[in-house]
Amino acid sequence: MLHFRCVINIKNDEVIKAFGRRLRDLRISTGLSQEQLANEAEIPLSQVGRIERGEINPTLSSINVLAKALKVDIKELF
Amino acid sequence: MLHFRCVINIKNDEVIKAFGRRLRDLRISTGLSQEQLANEAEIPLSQVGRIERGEINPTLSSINVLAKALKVDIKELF
DNA sequence: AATAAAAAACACATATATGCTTCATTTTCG
DNA sequence: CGAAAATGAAGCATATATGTGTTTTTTATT
Repeated sequence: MLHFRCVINIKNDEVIKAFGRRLRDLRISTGLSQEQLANEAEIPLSQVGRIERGEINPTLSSINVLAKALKVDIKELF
Repeated sequence: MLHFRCVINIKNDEVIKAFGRRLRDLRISTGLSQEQLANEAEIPLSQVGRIERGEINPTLSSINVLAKALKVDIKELF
């Protein structure tokens, strides 16, 4: 018996993509690498990448720790 | 054999609670019931309640549809 | 008080965000 | 160019947000 596990994760949501772009722009303009941001926010590096690429739909708490790590108000991320 | 499934869901995160309060205030000032807001946002009524009570950590897409339903910019929810 | 409306609480299945790890690819810089 | 750093990508386990109901409690109205 063969088992397949196929996860296709394409977020069509423009809001999610826009958030990722905004996050990346802010991070780069702050001069941080993904790894540094991840450390500041205390979330996995892989998570930062997935969020920036718009692959996942981040939760409010993720958004919050990222804003804090970037030292901006949450509003600035939108 | 007895099986227990115990889910204790207490969100200590002040950001999540603050978001819930803000959402509720905006909804009430708009004169909508939870049910009306849920219909506008096309999400379950139960979800609106859980978010307002700060029981769950909403995703960006949930935040987005709620903002749209309330006809405000996402920033207004923070 | 009685009724209706609204909100809370509960249960449960499913989808998916998160956390962690490893490897591949791209970029940067000597 | 070659090495190092940065980012992308992938796999997997677990926690939890979501979706869909039902039932109970609270609030509002007459």
